[in-house]
Amino acid sequence: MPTPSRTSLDRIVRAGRTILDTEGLDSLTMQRVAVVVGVRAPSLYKHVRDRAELVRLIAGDVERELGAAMDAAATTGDPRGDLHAIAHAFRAYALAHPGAYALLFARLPDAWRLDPDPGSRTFDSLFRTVAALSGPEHVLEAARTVVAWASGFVGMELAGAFRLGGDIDAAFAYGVERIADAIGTGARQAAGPPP
Amino acid sequence: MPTPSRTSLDRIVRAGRTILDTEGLDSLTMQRVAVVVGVRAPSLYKHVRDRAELVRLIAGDVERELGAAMDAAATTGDPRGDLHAIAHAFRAYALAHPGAYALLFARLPDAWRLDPDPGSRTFDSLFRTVAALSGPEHVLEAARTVVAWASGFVGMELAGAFRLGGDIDAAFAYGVERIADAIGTGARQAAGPPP
DNA sequence: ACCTGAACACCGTTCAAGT
DNA sequence: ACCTGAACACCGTTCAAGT
Repeated sequence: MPTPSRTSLDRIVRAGRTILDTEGLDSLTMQRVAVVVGVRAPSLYKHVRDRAELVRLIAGDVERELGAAMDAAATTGDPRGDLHAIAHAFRAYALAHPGAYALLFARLPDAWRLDPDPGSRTFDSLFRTVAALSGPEHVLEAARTVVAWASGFVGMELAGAFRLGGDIDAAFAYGVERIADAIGTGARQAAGPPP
Repeated sequence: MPTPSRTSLDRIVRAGRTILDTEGLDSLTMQRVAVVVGVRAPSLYKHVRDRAELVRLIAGDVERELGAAMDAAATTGDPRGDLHAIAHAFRAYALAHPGAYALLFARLPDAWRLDPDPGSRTFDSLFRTVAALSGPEHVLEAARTVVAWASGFVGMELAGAFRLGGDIDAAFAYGVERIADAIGTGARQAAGPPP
């Protein structure tokens, strides 16, 4: 007689996510997940191909969460205000869920990487906001400049790389303003005729 | 009779660095290092406290190398040209030595982190160049904006996070120009009286 | 159909024993 | 003083055997 499942993919992914958030990626082992869901490690392989697939499933959830947090922030009605709000939401998410955040922006083994999803809407509100500031021509470059700066800032903050002290919150606020100026300026220069 | 050392700290660090560059951090194990230097893994503990210390020693070398590469690039005589050259040298180093680069800018276990070194001159030429563009008042914030952007850009590139295609070299060049505008603009605004 | 213990090939690290 | 094999506590993963 077939035995009913004692666990499920959903419970496994949620258990993994909890361990990731509380103890970090190194502690997210098959054995720890197995203990949480109440089976032995080998049983997990009936639900998930291997550890890399589990990490990818969790990363997908994280990507949707981060996207929703940024969407929810972009409500000031003013592009510059929205950019500030989105950047702030991005940083707040990363600081609140550093382990989860690392799944999206840290360099991980190729097998752990999220499959490129052309339908991903993660950065939609950011793209719209950037387009309003930069004009349509250089949206992609401008958006990449914003995301590169924000992810670099947060990455250094999480890595403890700001070793010269100073006010980190103020440095972030300074950065948003300068970046907002920059992508606006860049668009105006690019749109005009060459001198 | 005391046995003379069959290996040395220097050879161990160099072996570790070679493995890191060719196969990545995950392959930098005590056992692999031991094979390269020609002893058994337990013998390494006579020269190095643990794996974390070995990683920190390698990270120190890497930091000096990266600093030297940026110093060597800052020779155009023009601050804006120097900024471009330093940013390019930073990216080139990271792409050529992704494993080594990750030791400085990836989120790693605390024990692997380089001790803060107040005497570190790694970013000296960048600071001088940024100061020439931003004025003295906001050098720290401006330099952090540059490093955050550059490390974020390179981190996303190495992580395969630029999933929308496009010309990555062009996006980097676009970014340097916008950032150079940004920190100059910011300094002028900050220096003037409030409106 | 699912779960299990046992096994295999790895880790980092400690330690008593050899030279 | 240095190096060694053996041991311990972990990994991920496979697989035959149980229900």
